[in-house]
Amino acid sequence: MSSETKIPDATIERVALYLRPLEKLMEKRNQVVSSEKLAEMCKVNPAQVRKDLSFFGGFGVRGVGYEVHDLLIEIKKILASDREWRLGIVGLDDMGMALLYHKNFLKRGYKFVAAFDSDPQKVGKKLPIGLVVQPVTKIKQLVKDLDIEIGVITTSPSRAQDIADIYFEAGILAILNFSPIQLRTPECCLVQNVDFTLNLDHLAYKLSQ
Amino acid sequence: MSSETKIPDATIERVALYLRPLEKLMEKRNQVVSSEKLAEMCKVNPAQVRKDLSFFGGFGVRGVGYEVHDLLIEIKKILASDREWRLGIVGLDDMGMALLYHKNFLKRGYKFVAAFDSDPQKVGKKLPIGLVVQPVTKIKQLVKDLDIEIGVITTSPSRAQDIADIYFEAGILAILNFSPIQLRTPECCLVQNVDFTLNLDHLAYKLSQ
DNA sequence: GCCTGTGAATCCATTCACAGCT
DNA sequence: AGCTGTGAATGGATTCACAGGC
Repeated sequence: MSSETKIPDATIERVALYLRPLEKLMEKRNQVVSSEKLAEMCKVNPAQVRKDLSFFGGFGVRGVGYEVHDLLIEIKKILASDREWRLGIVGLDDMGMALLYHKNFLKRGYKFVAAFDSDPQKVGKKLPIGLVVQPVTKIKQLVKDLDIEIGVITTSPSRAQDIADIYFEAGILAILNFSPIQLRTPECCLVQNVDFTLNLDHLAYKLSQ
Repeated sequence: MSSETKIPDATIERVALYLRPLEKLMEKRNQVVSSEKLAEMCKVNPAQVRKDLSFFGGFGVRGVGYEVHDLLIEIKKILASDREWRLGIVGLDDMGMALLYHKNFLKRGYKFVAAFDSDPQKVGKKLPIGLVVQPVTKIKQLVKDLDIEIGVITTSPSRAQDIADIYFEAGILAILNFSPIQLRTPECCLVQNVDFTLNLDHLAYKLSQ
């Protein structure tokens, strides 16, 4: 099978998950991996792995498995993570800073090219990663000048919606939102929410069972 | 309907989501909310809200809606988030620190009662929130002494599995894992993974479509 | 013999539509 | 009249099971 058969969201999510174990296998100089091995590494069902991968065309070999290197390249191509993505971030409290300094982002091709804060105390400060804190009033201009494609929001909840609006006006079509509110954005503007307390709620619920 | 009809995971996840808008409605002194209103605030389907809530027994009133206050209390009881949960954290780099200082946790009843790091430079340091950094060698003891119920992991990926093992040995049955690896734990030990780069991967994929 | 690729079967989740209560 | 609670219908996602190629 191949191309334009609408890919399920769940598949996309898992395929991204497969990347990390594949990289590990590369490091270990494993040439080939079976759906069973990969499934075990990701805690999913082997048939699931095969079905997921078959959405993008059969790059396995029957009786053998999948070429680790090729599969890695293919998946990166599929996810468009074979290139650099440019991020902006608004809200430079502890969480914002931690994200800026987090090496994993860069390792996976996500590069912060601008950092904004509304606090005049912070604006103008030099950050160790080579950025200068910008005022929020410059978002619109810098999104354009610096080709920012994804906007991260780490402000307080009360400011988050405003920032989302500004991002959208500036042309941003994808937002990673760390504030615990539901942003209202036009359909075309994608939002991914991150809220650790929801994860904790889930753990607490299960523990209490 | 009521009690021991196994509740779907998806429902638990959404019910936790309902909490935040409900609190907002409380602040705004709204006494009553309809499934439609709540659904709109959470970007879900109204029938979904009703079905979710009906799993726990009918606390709505036909023709009227749900009592905001009662619903809030009920949901908190269901999720066991009507009490304090005690957390430990291992790995005090930027991300670990940001979590420690994050006010949302405490606001929702999640309290860090111990912070560990393997770096001797960090051990012994006083943190503004009133904790002293402990060596990882003390995890086992302090989990018991301090009644820690949930273990957070913010170490480098290479250390994460070891910490998970230590947590489990110490009696921890729920782990919030920020390192981008799949932890191997016994069935009885729950793990929730948080990996922002997966969220970014998803956004990147959709943007590139 | 072994492991992929995939229809068929199953399982789960979401949505519809309306009966039932206030 | 209005909004909940819920069976029935639909739609997805997961898993099974095996045919097909190496």
